[in-house]
Amino acid sequence: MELFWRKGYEGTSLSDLTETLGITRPSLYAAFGNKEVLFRTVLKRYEANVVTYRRKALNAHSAYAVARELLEGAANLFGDESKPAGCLGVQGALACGEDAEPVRQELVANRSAGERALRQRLKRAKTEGDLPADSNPASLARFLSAVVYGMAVLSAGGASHKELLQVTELALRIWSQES
Amino acid sequence: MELFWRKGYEGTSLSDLTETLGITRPSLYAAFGNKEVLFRTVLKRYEANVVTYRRKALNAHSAYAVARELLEGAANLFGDESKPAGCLGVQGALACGEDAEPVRQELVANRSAGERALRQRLKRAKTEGDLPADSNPASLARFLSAVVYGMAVLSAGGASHKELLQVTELALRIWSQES
DNA sequence: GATATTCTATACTGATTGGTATATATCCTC
DNA sequence: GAGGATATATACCAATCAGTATAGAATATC
Repeated sequence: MELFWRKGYEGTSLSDLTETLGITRPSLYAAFGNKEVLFRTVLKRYEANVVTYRRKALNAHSAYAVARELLEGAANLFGDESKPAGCLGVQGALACGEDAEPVRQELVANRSAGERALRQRLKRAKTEGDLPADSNPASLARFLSAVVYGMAVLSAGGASHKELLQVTELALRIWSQES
Repeated sequence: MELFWRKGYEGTSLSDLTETLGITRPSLYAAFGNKEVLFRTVLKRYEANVVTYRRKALNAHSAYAVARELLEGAANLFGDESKPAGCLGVQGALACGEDAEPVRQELVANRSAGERALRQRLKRAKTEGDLPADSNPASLARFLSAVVYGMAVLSAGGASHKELLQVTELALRIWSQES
């Protein structure tokens, strides 16, 4: 996971994988199928075990709390120096050659699913009166997703945890007035 | 440029380049040196001829106008369907193998330079009273950069021009109160 | 119009890509 | 302890990677 996370799908070679796993090539293929299904397996694991802040955020009690948990959770993850910088779901395959196109599509679908879940949570918040009647949950979900992606890029460029938290703080100012 | 833009540095092969340029391999090397210096040349051209909105934004007369020009300019560029989706400066090499590491570093430095220029413009705005005395230009510049990068990722995932403009609109709400 | 020079085209380099065939060793079951 | 299944290790595969040597063609200079 750390290899794909740091170097992306295309940038990670089978030799990289077998060397750091201490596993021979045929063993890797017997265990995981091929490079692409290994990546998909890794992505599931990443979603389940690493991106834990999203589920936590979606379960928060207010729209503001959802946004805060999401952004701060992202800042905490991306700013964690014990882990690779950035986000596997973004830099795993943002742009790539034809061979990796299915993987790119998978990541696009993965991000879209995250945006959809957030949108639905904010829609609920609107019906519950937790967001103003003139608010746009879809737009808001997209904005929050964009800030998360933006922090991922900042992180990949070397931004610190503190710097990411400042971005979070500014993004949350949207709530200081009606939204 | 469109090849590197769409497929990234690693995802673009020399065969891709020579085929679409209608040029043979030795001609390409005679003209540009090698793949890496070609990419750097392309990046310069991209900055000069494509990312025109940044210079326009930095020359705007107020801090709010700077932010608006920057975000709307990015939305317009990323949403332009006659061009590849996303941003070369982001998806050119966000994560990659060792071979492409110098190119990744170049893009990191390139983004940092953009953030720095924006920060300095906002600092000036603060001294001119165009931003509140308790505002943080560095933080604000990083936030705006993050939103631009986030829109680039959204665009790479297929977001429309309209959707990107909605992100812009929300990000600008920070100005609706003191910032 | 001959000579020098630049440009291009074909073919090739060694290295690396993802992926496997085959053979050997280990382990589990009976 | 014999037999069968599973796992590993070595060696290999064709294809592609970035980059180049060499030879031929076009062009410019004198």
